[in-house]
Amino acid sequence: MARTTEGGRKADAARTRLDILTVARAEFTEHGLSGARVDAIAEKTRTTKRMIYYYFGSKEGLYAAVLEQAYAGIRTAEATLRLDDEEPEAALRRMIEFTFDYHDEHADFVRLVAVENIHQGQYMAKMENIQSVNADILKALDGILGRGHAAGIFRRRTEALDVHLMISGLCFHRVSNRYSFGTVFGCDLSAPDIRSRHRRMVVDAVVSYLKHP
Amino acid sequence: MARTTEGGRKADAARTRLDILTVARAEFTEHGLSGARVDAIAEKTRTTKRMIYYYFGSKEGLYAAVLEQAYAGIRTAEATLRLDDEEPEAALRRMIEFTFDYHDEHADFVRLVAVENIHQGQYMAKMENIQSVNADILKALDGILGRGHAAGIFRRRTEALDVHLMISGLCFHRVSNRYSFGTVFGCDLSAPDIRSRHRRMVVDAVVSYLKHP
DNA sequence: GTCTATAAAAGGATAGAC
DNA sequence: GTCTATCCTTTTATAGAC
Repeated sequence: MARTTEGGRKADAARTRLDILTVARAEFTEHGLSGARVDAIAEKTRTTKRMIYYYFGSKEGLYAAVLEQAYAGIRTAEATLRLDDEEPEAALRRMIEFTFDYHDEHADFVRLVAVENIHQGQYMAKMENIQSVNADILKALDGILGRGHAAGIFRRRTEALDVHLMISGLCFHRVSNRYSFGTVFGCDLSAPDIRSRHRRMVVDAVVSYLKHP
Repeated sequence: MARTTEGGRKADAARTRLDILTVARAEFTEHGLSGARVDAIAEKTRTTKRMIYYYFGSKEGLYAAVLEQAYAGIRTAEATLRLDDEEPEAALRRMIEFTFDYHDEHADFVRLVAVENIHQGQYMAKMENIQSVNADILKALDGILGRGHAAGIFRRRTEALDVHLMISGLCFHRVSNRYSFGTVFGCDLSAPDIRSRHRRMVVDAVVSYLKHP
């Protein structure tokens, strides 16, 4: 049988690993690092707890792998954006819309990053290549801002880092703080009409800031 | 001795309660709800673990009390703002600066709210008066926006809720995501020069948005 | 590579004296 | 109201067979 071949075993191993990662991601997303239970994760996989330790060494090792996978996901998505040959304002708007949509559609990524910040970012600090994760999007943003400023469209001179923080803050917060905001103000930020209203607002806010010093 | 009087005992009880709350707040802030240890909290107080259960019933009860205290803190601070008789733009700027400063100076509050959102806001959902916490600041903001729009200064028509989300997002995120942002971009968002640059940016961004539709 | 059973320790909660 | 000592469940992690 295929299972007894070298390739078959490797394929199974990869599938098992991915199965564990997927289940673990949901668990860490929902309960945080300390709140997540290895037993609960094991029960929801096709395999057993022993395998989690076999592949990832520890609960923390598993968490680190989940976090790395999540960052790889957004990096891959960002790589599909091609903004170089577009007009500066249109390119910027499209980038902001992309960031908004990605956070909106990947609440689990947002929650994982929130969890990691509760733990002082100590696990991502050990990740290799982490610096390069958002380096591309920052470079792209810097290009857009430079072209826009040269063309006289963006009259305000800014650091790409600052604008990125601004975009990120506006897109991240409405997802990460969905519950507290919803409770305090009695509204659902994920409702379609509010969502699209805020999408427009975020884009317009950044553009207004750059155009009108 | 004073300790044996009714008043003395009550004063001690209040002090003990507050001591526990203060220590617990630091612990929950640093490790989250699940990550915090009741033993660790007890060790850092003047009193013992037994007293924590005596006063707060459970770890979750203690956490809820800490959360409530934190929200009471920001409500109290916001109440000191008197913005009614100022010009709309000046009033708005002062409100944003206040929000920025409060988040900047109370990172523990920010982290607690982040923790609470990891837990789907289930503890604040049970808090009474939570709806009224930010009702005042929203009402004040609504007044400023209305006056500004009437005076033709804020040409964009907006919901106070949306503007509040915007301000909150910009002020909250740079504190809550300090670690991940710092690691990915190799910078310290709490450094004084970056801090004051961002303070100006946040204020200008909101004002630009409202003035230039 | 995968399973069952279990060790080892941590951590939430309480009993009962004073 | 406060202290010491302790229970008992939960949870991380591993041993050892196949």
